Amino acid sequence: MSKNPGSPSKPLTDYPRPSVAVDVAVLTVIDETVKVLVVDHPRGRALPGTFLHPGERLADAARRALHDKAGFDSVEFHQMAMLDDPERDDRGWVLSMAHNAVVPFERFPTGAQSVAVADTGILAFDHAEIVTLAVDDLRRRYSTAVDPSGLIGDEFTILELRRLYEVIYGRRFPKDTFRRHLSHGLEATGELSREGVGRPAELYRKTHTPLLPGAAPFLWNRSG
Amino acid sequence: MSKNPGSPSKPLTDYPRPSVAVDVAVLTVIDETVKVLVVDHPRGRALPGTFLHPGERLADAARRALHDKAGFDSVEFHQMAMLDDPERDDRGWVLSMAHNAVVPFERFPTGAQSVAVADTGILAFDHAEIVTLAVDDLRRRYSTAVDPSGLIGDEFTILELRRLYEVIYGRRFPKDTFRRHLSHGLEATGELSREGVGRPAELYRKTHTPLLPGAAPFLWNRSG
DNA sequence: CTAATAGTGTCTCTGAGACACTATTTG
DNA sequence: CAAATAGTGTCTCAGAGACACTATTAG
Repeated sequence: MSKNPGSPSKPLTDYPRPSVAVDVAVLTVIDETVKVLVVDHPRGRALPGTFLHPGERLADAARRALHDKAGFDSVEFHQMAMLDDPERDDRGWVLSMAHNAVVPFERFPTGAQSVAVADTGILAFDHAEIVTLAVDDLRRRYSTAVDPSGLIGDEFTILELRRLYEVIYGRRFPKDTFRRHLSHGLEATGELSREGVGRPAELYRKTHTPLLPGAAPFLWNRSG
Repeated sequence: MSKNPGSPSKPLTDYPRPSVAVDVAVLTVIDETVKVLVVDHPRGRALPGTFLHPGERLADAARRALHDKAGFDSVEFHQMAMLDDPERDDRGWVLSMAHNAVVPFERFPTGAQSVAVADTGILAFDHAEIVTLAVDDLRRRYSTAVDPSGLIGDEFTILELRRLYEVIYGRRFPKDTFRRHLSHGLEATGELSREGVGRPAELYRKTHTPLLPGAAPFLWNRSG
């Protein structure tokens, strides 16, 4: 069922077709919490979503939903899963592709609403499930690279990076092991952070060395 | 865009809707090679696929495609990705959900055709891409559990299991390390294999202890 | 006995975790 | 100086890889 390499066009079978929608879980980290963008919806707060327009790609529909419903641009999406329960929408037969995006809070539009991912029970529809998928995806991606979605700024201290990881994984990491492991993907800028009391921390930048898959088993293991 | 919890049904927007299809990469291992089931198609050999019928779930459509085009039942599917290039099918606007299944060769219907995953250049459409996704998924799943898709029989020697992993990952594993690691997920039956020359090998069964994610980093690493 | 394959003992190396130590700042 | 935070030296433990050794069969 597919691509274009010249050959006679046969008509498509004429079954009724589903509506296809996209829903987007936009995650961020703020106030030591992983949060997800929500919008108002007649049935309560919900993830932004929209129907796919003719000829549009799913990622473009996700982009449009975010632009129209939350005033939000320049976001990268990942597909997660197609929600395909025929009864999931009482307006008819609607499939929805669940997408995931991760954006630093500073780029959230002013006035955007968000809820902690621990509190997604309040979301309408099956959107709590989408958020769970998004958080799993976030953790998986952050275990194979240093901050791949750019939640932290260009230059940061290792403490700031560790706090970010602690929020994402919901557990503490030992400072010495964390430093020694993640510094494989970092380079020192030579500058020092001029904040707070105590010895100033060095600032680091991410290098573009991705960690090997499985190279960070300590992110998965027991303690904290 | 979603579920059912009582509230007035509003009409769906009346955009044109895409056709939705499924394509299935059924992988197996035979002759020391990972192969994928293919079917004849007017444009050359292709993965089995079909259009989604009204009210049907995607996994059911995948099951139906496999039944109708390859005489094949009782297969478990995973969603991989939605192929959504509007130009990917010259018959019209067709989205296709790429699915993945893994089945021991003994369960392939007689006469089923398959090609080595290294040779998917010969497949029609964008199906080589789907096979690549399927192989990646296979490897990821086999690194976190012992033969989760049951490619090997109930009882097997560690050599047989190692050969299976060597085919899947396309590299050799050291016999001692392989045994010591994977035996965490195995139990001895007490019986011995009565095949071949040399000391008979013990037979093992899988236990249902899943390995931790990241618990098999050696599957990802360098050597052979 | 030899050939062949199964399985283990053990050494080295690497990385995680723990803990204490040193280093550099502010007040 | 003390307090506070940054960063390191080093020990222990566990697992991977390498290698050689022992174990059990067929002939």
